[in-house]
This record gives sequence, C-alpha cells and structure tokens, in this order.
Amino acid sequence: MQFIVNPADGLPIYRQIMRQITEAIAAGRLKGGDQLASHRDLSEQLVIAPLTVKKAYDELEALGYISSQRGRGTFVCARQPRVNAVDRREQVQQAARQLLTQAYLAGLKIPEVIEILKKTDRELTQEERK
Amino acid sequence: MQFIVNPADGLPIYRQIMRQITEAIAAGRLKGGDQLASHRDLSEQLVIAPLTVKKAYDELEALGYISSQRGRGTFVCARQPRVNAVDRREQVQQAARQLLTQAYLAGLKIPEVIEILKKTDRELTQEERK
Amino acid sequence: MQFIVNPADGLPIYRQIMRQITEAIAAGRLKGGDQLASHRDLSEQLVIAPLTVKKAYDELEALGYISSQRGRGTFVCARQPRVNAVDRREQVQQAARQLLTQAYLAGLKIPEVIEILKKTDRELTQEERK
Amino acid sequence: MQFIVNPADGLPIYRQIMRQITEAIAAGRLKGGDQLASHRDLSEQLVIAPLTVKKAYDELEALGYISSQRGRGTFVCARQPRVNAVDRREQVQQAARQLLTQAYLAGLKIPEVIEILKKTDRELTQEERK
DNA sequence: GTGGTCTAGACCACC
DNA sequence: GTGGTCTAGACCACG
Repeated sequence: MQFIVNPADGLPIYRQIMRQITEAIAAGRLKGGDQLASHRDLSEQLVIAPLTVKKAYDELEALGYISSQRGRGTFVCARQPRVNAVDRREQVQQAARQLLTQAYLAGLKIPEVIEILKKTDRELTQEERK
Repeated sequence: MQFIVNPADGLPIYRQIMRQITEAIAAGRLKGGDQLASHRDLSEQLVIAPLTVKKAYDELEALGYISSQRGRGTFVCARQPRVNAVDRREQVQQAARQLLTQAYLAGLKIPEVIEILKKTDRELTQEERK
Repeated sequence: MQFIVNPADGLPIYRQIMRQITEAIAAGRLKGGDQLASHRDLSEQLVIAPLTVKKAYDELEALGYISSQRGRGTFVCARQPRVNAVDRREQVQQAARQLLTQAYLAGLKIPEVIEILKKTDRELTQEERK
Repeated sequence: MQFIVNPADGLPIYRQIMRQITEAIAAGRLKGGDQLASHRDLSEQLVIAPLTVKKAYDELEALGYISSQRGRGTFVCARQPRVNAVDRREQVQQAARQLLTQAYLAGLKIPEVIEILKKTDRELTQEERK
C-alpha cells in the first residue's frame, strides 16, 4: 500500500498515516488479516522517524483497527471495532456538517455536492489494490 | 448566537469557536454587518479565558471573515474572503473523503449517505437565527 | 500523589505508572476532576524520560480514565469509561484466577486468601490522600 | 490437557503456555510424574512454531516445575520448586491488589469479590482432568 | 526479521 | 507554564 505524508500539512504526520489506513479499511482496500509494512520499513519509505509510524500504529491498535504481534508483524483486524452506534452516527453527522460548510463556502449547491460525493466514492473504492 | 465548546475535544478551543462562526456564515445564519458578542462577554458565557476568544476573533479577522472596530464592536464582513478556488475544491474533496470513510465504517451505503446529507442541509439552513 | 517505579521490575515503567493511577482511581484516592502532575514534573520526580510518563498518560487517555487539555494539564475523568459489562466481568474472573494460582503455589487455603484480600482492601482504601 | 493461546493477547505466547501449565500444577490438575505432550505435538495442535513451545518448556524446566528426559519425554516434577517465601507473599499481594482494582472498577464490593473468588476456586479445582 | 521500550534532546501550539 | 509532536539513536524480547 502506498502512503503519502506531508510534514507541512498542519495535521500531524502520525494522524495522516492513521487517516490513510482507516480510509483504506473503510473503502475495502485493506481487509482483515492483511499485513501492514513494519513500522521501520514504512518509516524508511516515508523518510520519517520510526517512532512516528509506530505512534500511528499504536493508536490504531488502541482503537481496535489493527493488531500488532511481537516478532510477527502488524495486521488488520478481522472484526472492526464495535463502536457505540450512537457515537458512529454522531461522527457521520459531524462529517456531513463539515462537508456542507466547505461546500457552502465554495458556493456549491446540494446537487453538485452529491456529484462530488459520488465521484469521490468511485475514486476511493476503485484505487488499485496492492 | 449560541456557542458550545468542549475543552476535551482535541480541537483547540479557539478553533472550535472559529469553526462555529464560519459555519454560521456559510449557512447564512450570520450575515454581513451582524454584530458578534464582545470577546469578554463571550468568554464569560463559555467560562474560558478571554484571550482564547480574542485569538479566535483575531484569526477570523486576519482571514477576512470579520472586522473589529475600536470602540464599536466586532462585525461580520459584508464581502466574504476570496479563497483560491483550487484550495476550496481541495477542502471540499477532503471533507467528502472523510464523510465517506465515516459512513463506510458505520456500514452505510451511498444512498443513505445522500439522505443524511440532505437532512443535515435542511437542519443547517433552517436553524433559527438569534 | 506518590509514585514508585522500578526499572528492573519486568513490567515496563509506563505500565507501572498506569497501574498505580488506575489503582488509585479504583480505590477512590483519585477522583474525577483531580489534576495529575505534568508529565515533565513527574518524569523529574521519578528520574525517567518525559516521554515515558507521557506514554502512560496517553494510554490512560485512550482508555478513557484521564483527559489531557493542552495548556492546562491532565485530569482524572469524572465519568469512568463505559466498558462492556461482559469484558469487565471477564477481567475480574481472570484476576481471580491469577490470585488463586499464586495462592495455591504459596500453599495458602481459601480462608487465608480471603484474609489477605480484606487486609489489602483496607490498605488500598485507607492510604492517606494527597 | 487442553491449551488455548491467543497471539493478540499481549502476553507472549510462550508465557501463556507457561501460565496454563503452572496453573494446572497449582490447582492439582497436573501432578508429579504426569507426562506433557512433546513440544512438536503441542506446536502442531496450537498451530504455532515448535520453538515457541520449546521455549515455554525450557523456562519451566529452568524454574524446576518440569523435567525433560532425553528420548522419553517431558514430565511434571514430583517436588515443586521452593521459591523464596517473601517473593511468594509479594506475588500473592500483588495479585490481590490487581483483583481488587478490577473489582472496584466493575463496581463490586468486597463480599461479591469473595463470592467470585470462591466460585472460581471451585471451577479451577473441579475441572476435569485429561 | 518483527514489535516493545526507553532516552535526551528539540520545537511548536495553546492557555 | 501546559500538552503535542518529532527526531535519531539505543537495547531488549519474541518467533
């Protein structure tokens, strides 16, 4: 799997990595049981400190998305974390609000936003898999 | 206008305030010329340090959303700032990606996401104005 | 609150700290809203690296026991984490099994174990509070 | 005797095996002279590397719980190791502290904890022997 | 090889 | 002052 990080992005590097992994899981490009690159390898690829990648992995593990096994590697969990359904819904709502705010500021109307959403969906789910 | 801040939210408090003001402007609940509460009043209302509100106002002023007028108060600008169209588009895209990620993880399909989006739009634009 | 760490204990230092904090919360010596020492101060007290204390705090935060607030400090959460009741029960069971195993190996009988338990309970809850 | 290992448990696999064997000895389900499965058989049964089982057996042998006899197999020792009484007591104390912490966090009071302890004791000592 | 822990610094953002 | 992030090493434990 390919990662891209941008140290000047505002969002901390470890969160950029977390985001890309959760997006890949959500879109089905990463499936339960898939092995991730070791945090050392990935840190070399991205030219950042190993601990930075490790922190991303650690947080994802605490959230239940992935599982590290000493001496073996790090893997995507088969069962995605059971989050309170209400919390989930709340997060979706908030993401919807943010999208709408950005869209309003860009002068877009609802039909255009829906078009962008569909197009983005196609991109996310059709990206080639490793 | 009502504000809600949550010190444990991860997002800095001053950014929570900025977000709520820009959301309100984007949704049309705040219009050019509307007066904002003074940063002292707002800080008392939210039980936070006055400097925190001031920082939010300062940043919004630097971005061109609002304007402070010595001795009179702080007002929403009539002409909202022109942001680079490409940047705007990029932010919309990113918000769309985040919404889709949250939606996938909640097990929602595109049609359901669109429903939520429409409903949220109605909520955002119909909220009563202060 | 006083902490003691032993680098040669086998248990990682950051887990020793986590254990002492959760014990204190469980026993009521730390209550919701109480402020913890800054990770820098505590690291000086214990003569260890600040990151080590920070890791303990980070994990406790991920578990929902404490909450860090930038610029203000770190505080015990008012509402303890809602863990699945079944998981809770399972953890208690496992702790009970471990205690019994240790007790068997020490040649103790159930009545003696219960005595130790009661005595330990008194120690945990009666330790003077800071 | 049945073993269960969980690679994602945090506790290293070889320690999980060690724990189950010492628990069985402590509870009387394994007695001096009983033969253990060969490390090869056990590794096949648990679908783990033979070296992992071997390490568990090696450590138990070093501690004096079991004894490997070239060409014959591995057996539980008749006389269990004499561990420093103070260390033993210390371990019992620590296990008691952990149990109480988990119990407090689960909202249990001492009488309930004692009930669970008694029930667990019956389960541990009454498990059928292979 | 893998992950797990720890150090001793640094700089930034926030209140 | 507080917490948040990052670096560039080190050594250990595990499979």
